[in-house]
Amino acid sequence: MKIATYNVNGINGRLPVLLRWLEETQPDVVCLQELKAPQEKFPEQAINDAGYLAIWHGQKSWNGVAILSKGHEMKEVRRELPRDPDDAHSRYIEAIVKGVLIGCLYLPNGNPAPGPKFDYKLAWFERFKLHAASLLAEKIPVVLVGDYNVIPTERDAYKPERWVKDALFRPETRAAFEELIGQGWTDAIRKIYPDEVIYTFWDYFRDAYGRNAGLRIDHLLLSPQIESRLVNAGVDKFVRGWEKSSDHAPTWIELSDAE
DNA sequence: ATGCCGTGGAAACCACGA
Repeated sequence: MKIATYNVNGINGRLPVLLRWLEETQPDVVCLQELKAPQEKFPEQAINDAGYLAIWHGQKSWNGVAILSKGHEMKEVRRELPRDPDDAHSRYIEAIVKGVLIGCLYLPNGNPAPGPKFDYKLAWFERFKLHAASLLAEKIPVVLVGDYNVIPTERDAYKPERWVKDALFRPETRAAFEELIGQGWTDAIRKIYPDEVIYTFWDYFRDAYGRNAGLRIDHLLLSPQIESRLVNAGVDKFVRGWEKSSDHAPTWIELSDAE
């Protein structure tokens, strides 16, 4: 089973690129972030015509997350994180597909930092860690995938020294990610490629993609009950070079079938 | 160190992203 995450930066503006990538790579499950579309403007028919079922939690202008499934039945579990009913951002949706619980997240950017946006990022991160811990306690196969807006280590940025005061790389952000991993999660890309420079995002300007001046901020975390099924992982970097591309590239894992 | 680009929505500019 191939599971991918893709920050599309506008589902409707990105639809031709998304459909082409689905057609060419045929992932089984896709987690999308930054739909930038209200609930009723999600292009469900085009997604269905491409062979995918979809559940989504839209929001006007910003945020928005979705899970697509190629044929496999999908059972939605929740469409927001617990513990803050006043949080109006659409940043989390969760479903079970083929016995795997899939959490699709769009963690807040947090800039400028310090400030209220950074406070919101850290508060959201704390809620996410609590939820992640409760999922681990269930001892079931879980993958938590999406745009974490976290540069985990210096290796994950083209010029890490330029990011030390940024919300994606500040000590508080990296510490929160390390604490999350410390619960028992496996960073799938780093499991397959322990030492390589791998990016999932390249800025639109200054030819960042052409210079490979990127960041690794989209992550796929595996619970212990599914970690042994990881057979491959990668980034579909070529998609970033297409016309009208998102600034992120699709990032994916391949899991063997359950025994 | 930076929003130089790109998207969406409102309004012919602005907020936001990383």
